[in-house]
Amino acid sequence: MNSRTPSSRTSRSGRSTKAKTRSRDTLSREERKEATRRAIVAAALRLLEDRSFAALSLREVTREAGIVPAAFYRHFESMEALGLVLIDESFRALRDMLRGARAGKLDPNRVIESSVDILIDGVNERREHWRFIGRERSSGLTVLRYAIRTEIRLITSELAIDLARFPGLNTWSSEDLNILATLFVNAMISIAEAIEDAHDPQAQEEIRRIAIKQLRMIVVGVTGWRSEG
Amino acid sequence: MNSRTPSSRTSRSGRSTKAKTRSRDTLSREERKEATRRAIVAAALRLLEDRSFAALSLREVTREAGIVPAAFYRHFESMEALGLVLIDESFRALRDMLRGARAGKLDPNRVIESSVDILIDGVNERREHWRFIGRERSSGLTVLRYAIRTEIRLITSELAIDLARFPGLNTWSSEDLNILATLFVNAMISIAEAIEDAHDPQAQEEIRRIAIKQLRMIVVGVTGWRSEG
DNA sequence: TGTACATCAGTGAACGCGCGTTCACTGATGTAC
DNA sequence: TGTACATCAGTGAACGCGCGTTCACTGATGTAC
Repeated sequence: MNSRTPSSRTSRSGRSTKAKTRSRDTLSREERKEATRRAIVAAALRLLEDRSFAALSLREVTREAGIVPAAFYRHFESMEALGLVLIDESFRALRDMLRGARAGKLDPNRVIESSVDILIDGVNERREHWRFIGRERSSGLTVLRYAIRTEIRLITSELAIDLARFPGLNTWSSEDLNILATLFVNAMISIAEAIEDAHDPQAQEEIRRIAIKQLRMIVVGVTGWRSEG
Repeated sequence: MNSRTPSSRTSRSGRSTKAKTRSRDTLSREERKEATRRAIVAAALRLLEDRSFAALSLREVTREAGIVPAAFYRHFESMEALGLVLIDESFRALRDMLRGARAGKLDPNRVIESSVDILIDGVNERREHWRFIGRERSSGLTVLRYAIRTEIRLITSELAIDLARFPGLNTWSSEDLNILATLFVNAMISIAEAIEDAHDPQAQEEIRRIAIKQLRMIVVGVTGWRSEG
């Protein structure tokens, strides 16, 4: 069932030498521990595909990770601690994506299209992380909820700073920039949620089209906006 | 602990007559059953203030409602059935609020301000329902999630119809109207979420102010928008 | 290089607990005559 | 009005189950000499 089972107690090296110097396929104790830790995190993320974190039991996670329940405590103090690690890891992925987008120097004429494409690719690449964040953002354990909101607020204010550099926006107050950034981030979140549910390319294309219109409406505004019927 | 405990087996009527005709403080069997049902729903809603539905156990609900676990099955087939009833009831409250807003014939110059006020009052009046919807919208049981999304989609398309009556929007395609309506509904949801967390009047006033700006930005759009710094 | 001891990731058994569901029951309410 | 029987909301005990957490343990890895 699970091919990712971490090292058991049986030694991997069947070499004839007594292996004083570590042979190439044998890991140090530290490396093995880290591998198990990653196995736990990956197992949890896999199970979170169809459960919320609150509905996840310690025993399920260890079962999926291929270790005994008690071994969990060698790596995390509690499930809550694991949850915080998951949030941290998920937002690292998200920040990487945004940093890449910033570095990319988008074509100014196609900022919206390019941003939506980057978002869609990013979500597809890290479905598990996005699903987890989307779910725990409003429900679940209070600690996780607050951690996620803090991260989102951070991303929002970073976006506000970026927006300030756009011509026409450089005179705006920081509060107004933050409100505009919030609108974008909210749109981003709802787009990401929509993508998670859409598996076939056609549905994704539809979401892309609507997302672009949505953002364009925010940018261009009702005044300048003309529906193309 | 719980003053809302429904009828126990002890009769309420201590009257001297043998009570052939029902005395005024005695309820029919049917009425008693309905009262217990409402007690279960109310108990669940109370517990959902700090838990997600998935984290709610049947035994907790019956304990809070003041009945024995087995009695639950006289009213609901399963917890999932209870969840669907909660969604139905919550959205009834929401639709009532929106219907009231429509009937109110808002001052055209203050549509946004009035709408935000109605929303804030509505959320404050039915905190429990809003919290429940907000939480279960993205997390929790698949059945509940889909039920909520369907209801939200319904509300969105109703709003799109309303928007079509506004001058300047009557030429828009229905897809475009729906996208604009989605923007408003998303804003509404995030405003409602913010209000739930804000208890003191000052924080609420701050949310009100920002919400109005947010909606105004969508309406007026970036082109016509001038930050008042 | 070889030996003796320390470390510690992972084991497996055990515990008490709250859970969902079943069941035969009780006794007040309802109904037929 | 009075009586005899039917209905059924709520009871209380019982069940098997998966849970989180503890504990002494094992044996491979690491280290000191």
